[in-house]
Formats: sequence, structure tokens, C-alpha cells
Amino acid sequence: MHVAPERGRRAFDPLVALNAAKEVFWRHGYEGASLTDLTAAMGINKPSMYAAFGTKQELFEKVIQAYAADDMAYARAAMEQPTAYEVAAALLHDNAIAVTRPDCPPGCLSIQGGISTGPANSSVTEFLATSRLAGEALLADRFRRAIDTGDLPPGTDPAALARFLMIVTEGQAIHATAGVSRADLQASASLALLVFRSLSVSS
Amino acid sequence: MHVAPERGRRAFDPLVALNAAKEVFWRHGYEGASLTDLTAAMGINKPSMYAAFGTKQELFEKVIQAYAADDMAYARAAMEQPTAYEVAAALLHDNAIAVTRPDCPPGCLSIQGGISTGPANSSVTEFLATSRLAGEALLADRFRRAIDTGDLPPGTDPAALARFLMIVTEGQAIHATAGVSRADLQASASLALLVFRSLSVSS
DNA sequence: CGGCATCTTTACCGCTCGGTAAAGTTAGCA
DNA sequence: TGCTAACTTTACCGAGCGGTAAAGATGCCG
Repeated sequence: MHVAPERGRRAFDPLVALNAAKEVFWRHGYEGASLTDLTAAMGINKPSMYAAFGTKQELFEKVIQAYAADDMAYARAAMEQPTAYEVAAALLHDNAIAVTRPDCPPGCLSIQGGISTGPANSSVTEFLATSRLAGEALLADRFRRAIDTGDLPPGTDPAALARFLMIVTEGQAIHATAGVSRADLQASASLALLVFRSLSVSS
Repeated sequence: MHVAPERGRRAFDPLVALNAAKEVFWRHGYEGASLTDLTAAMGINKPSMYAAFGTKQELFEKVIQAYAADDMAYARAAMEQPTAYEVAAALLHDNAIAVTRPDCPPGCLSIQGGISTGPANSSVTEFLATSRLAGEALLADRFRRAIDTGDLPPGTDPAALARFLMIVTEGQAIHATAGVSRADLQASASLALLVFRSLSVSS
């Protein structure tokens, strides 16, 4: 697993190229992004792409890793808020911002990337769905701790609450791709947060 | 606009074929569904498909019409409920059912069909987004009437409320494609409906 | 400066895509 | 029964797909 020392140095910055590929996948999805589109945006030819990142699917996986590390950092940060309500508020409001960045395509790469694919690429769809559910499980854990500390009422279903919030973020992402404004998405986030006022009263 | 009387009769049922095409588009999306996949599922050859339905895009438009008429009937029915709360409850619960039908692909054709496409088919994405927002406008109108009749508090923002509910339905659809169960989606619907308890208290 | 490992470029592979021309088949009407 | 209009079948089109072989440029090291 040792990479040989490079003799003839690479003529492009892999990080810049990866970010360019990310935007193309984000806008057109895994199958909608052709290698011609991708390499044109990356400023390199197909064999260079192949040597640096592997197959199209391997490139996509690296893009997803970069996306999770950079563009999804707000979600990890939200979970560190002191109270469950603040966790939810940060998640929903920061998601409204994330899916309407003027310097990025609208929506969320995890959904745009491959919510549906042809029969040959169903593994892409499954991989993205699994990783979204993994994030939801982390959020449920956060709410479980909130129940333990008395921050949320004992009867609360932490998994259901996490699922509801993730559903809202996904709906926000879909809405963003339809051109709905950041302000309107934040209004819906505020509306969604009203459920916290009734949590203690519900079963 | 008069159709010539048919001499050599068609050897397949166009409605059955259209339903078969609907399932393929629903599962694989507009671009992920190849003409080969589509015609195989429809039980006909490409020229027959072409003669009966036109181009792939025209076939897709006819599929969407059938989908709106049949599979989205629950949404129109929900809006006829007597109170705003019952409208929302019917919409969210029936949507949870609609996106998890065992005899249909998971999720919603409007999202699966083309939430992202290659550069050549962006019109499909735009068409679907526009029709989703049209449904949302109808829902906002319904809430506007509810405010007029005193069913909803005067300070309520009908467009924001409609947007929130549509966001939830879209998130449910995405969740359904990840394999989340109907019962879990209905639990999140019940959670979302809690916002109605706080509507009078919010601005 | 020569040798060579590396990267980049050009050109191309087999395959599938959406779409169609033309021949073959079917059925109603005279 | 034979003509004719419609539909179906077969075979194919140019274009673009993901991926790659082979030749040409580049730069470090001895």
C-alpha cells in the first residue's frame, strides 16, 4: 500500500479538480455527468483523470468523501449544540443555507447525485441512501443522550424525532432545486421547529 | 384534431403499456430508463412505441399525466377535508402510504423521474419542479380559505404552511426510497402535525 | 547531458443510446 | 378474394457513452 515517489510531477491540483468534479456531479447527478463533462470542468483529459482518480465510480466516491468532509460539516457542528432544540434549529437553518449556496448547485449532492439510476448503477443509489440513514442514526443518538440528561421529555421517541428532522432537510433540498429561496426555506425550518413546543404533551 | 378511423387495429392496450412505462420511469428516472427497458416492459417494439406515444419525452409526459390523475388523487382528495388540520393529516398520512405501495416502486415519480438530469434533459427537471410547486400553490389556497373562515388563526402564513407540508411529503418520498417503512413514515407524519398545536401561538 | 519514469495527448475501442427506414404481417372493406 | 391502410418486425443509423492503448511531452536524477 505504498505509493511510489512521483518523478514527473502532476500538472494539475487534484483538490481543485475534485471540487470541479463535485459541482458537475451535484448539478447533473452520477449518470447525468459524462466523463466528457467532468474532465472538461476539471481541466484535464480522460486518461489523466483515470490515472489520478480511477474509474468514474471511484471518482464519485472521492467526491462524496470531500462533500461529507467539507459541505456537510455544518451537520456535525449542529449536533454539538448544548440542547436538543438548538441541535435541531442549527441543523434545519444551516441546511436551508447549505442547499441554497450561490456558489454551489442548489440542493444536496447526496440526493442530486443519484436518487434514481439506470439498472447498471443501482449501487450508487444504495450507497447514498445508506450514508444518509447513517447520519440520521447519529442524530437519534444525540437525542437519546438529551433524553438521558432530562433535556427532552422521557416519552420522546429519539429515532422518530431524528427521522422527522432529516425528512425536513431532504424536503428542503428538493425544494431548493425547484428554485425556492433561502428565506422561504428558513421560514419552513422555523415552522418545523414548532413541534418541539408540543413534544412534552405528545406520547 | 380528428383521429382517422383505425383499419388495422392495435395489438396492445395503450393503457397497460403506459402503466408499464410508468413503473420503469418511476424506478430508474427519465434518463435511467432506456427505450430498450421501456419497450421490453411495455411488451412492444420501439417503432410501435413511437407510433403510439411519440418520442421518449412525449411518452414521459403522458406517463406523468396518468400519474397525476391516478397516483396523486389522494392529494386532491385530502384538500377536500373539512378543516385545515384534517387536510394536512390526510395529505401526510396518505402520502406515507403512497410512497410505500408494495405494488409500486418506492418514493414519488415526480422526484424519482428527474430530480437531476444531464444537460440535454434539463427541461424534464424544470417541468417536474414546476408541477410540484403548482400543487403547493393549491394547498396554500386551501389554507387561505381556512384563515378566511376562522379555521386557522389570522396570523398564519398560508404559503409557509403549505411549503412546510410539501417539504415533509418530499422528505417522506426520499426516505421511502431508502427503504424506510410505511409505519415509520406515518410516525413522522404525526410528529409533523404537532406544528398545528402551536400555530395560534406563533407569529 | 543522457536516461528514464511519469504524466499528457491523440486517437480509438466496443457498446448502448434515442430514433427510424423499409420490409413483412394483419385485418377491414369492396 | 384481392386491395389497401394500418400496425409490427427486423435491421440499422449517427452520436455519445465509459474506458484505454500507444505515442509524445516533461522534468528529476545520476
